[in-house]
Amino acid sequence: MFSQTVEYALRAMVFLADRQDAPRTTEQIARVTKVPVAYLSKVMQALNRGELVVAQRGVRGGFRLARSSEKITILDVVNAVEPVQRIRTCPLGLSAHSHRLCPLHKRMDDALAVMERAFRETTLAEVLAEPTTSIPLCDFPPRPKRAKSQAT
Amino acid sequence: MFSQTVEYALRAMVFLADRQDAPRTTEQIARVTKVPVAYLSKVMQALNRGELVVAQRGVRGGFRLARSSEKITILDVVNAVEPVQRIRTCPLGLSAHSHRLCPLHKRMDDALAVMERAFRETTLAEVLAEPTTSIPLCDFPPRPKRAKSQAT
DNA sequence: GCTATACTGGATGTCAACATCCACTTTGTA
DNA sequence: TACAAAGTGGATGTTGACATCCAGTATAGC
Repeated sequence: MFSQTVEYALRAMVFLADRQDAPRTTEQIARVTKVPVAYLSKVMQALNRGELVVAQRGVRGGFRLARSSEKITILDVVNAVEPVQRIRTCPLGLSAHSHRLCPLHKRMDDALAVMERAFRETTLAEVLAEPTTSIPLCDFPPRPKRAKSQAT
Repeated sequence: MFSQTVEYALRAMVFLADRQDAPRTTEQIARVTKVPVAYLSKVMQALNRGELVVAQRGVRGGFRLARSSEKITILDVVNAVEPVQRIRTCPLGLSAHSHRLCPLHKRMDDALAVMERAFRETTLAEVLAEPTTSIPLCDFPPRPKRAKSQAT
């Protein structure tokens, strides 16, 4: 249902959100998120074009979030790499239905709308702050972990 | 978000649900639903294997619904051609998370769950009976239209 | 200014989804 | 029984998503 690319982009963004203290290189991100590094490089370019991350070349460079993790939603990430295609016109190309979907496609679009909404309402910060589940992404190496790492 | 194959399968099933009086040939279905006939043939095979339709060879043959349209859900159709892949284990393959998804994947799976639920709760009959919208699929040729075609 | 580091963009390869074609089998009807 | 209609299964072609590689460019640090 979700493409690999979306999955990769989300992993990378969650990782960056969790480690905002310094830029992370593509290689670092790839290692932790287990994404093929060469491909991740393309994904990061897309995220950069989508203005979700900022790229810094040269020594000590890498990627950082372009804005606070509270202001980046799952939907932002998804849309940056592979925009959610809502069904706006009947896929059969019926001119008569350009503004009014048939019942079938209305249902399908409703489902997409629900998903889109759920994604729009969840920020990276929220994902990281998840109260009940303790693990941030999945296999992050133990965080620097300052003594008072509340909710980690 | 939805594959072409799912789209095709749904169109075909809605058409069959709307025309249950006699078997419909692959060619008939293809013409109305605007699906490539050769490919539709494969899709119909999948629906047949999924026991959603019954195939009848020979003269006057074709496909019919395997059971009443009230008993076939959108989800049944989707699952017949391309099962919804819920996220049950962490895609990163972390053994520690086999039963407990990390927050990110939990959210993604939640979204899938919502969609799955919506699909499970909608039958083909309901799609066809849609009260407010008058058009069955999109480009069905004018139905035989018996005067009192009560919800079929 | 040099150099090592790290992102960028383009060319290329691989594979699964989408799509087509055709020989074969089944079956209703004359 | 013969034939035409219609689904079946397998081989094959096409295309886009996924993935890799590398030459080029920008930049921090010396």
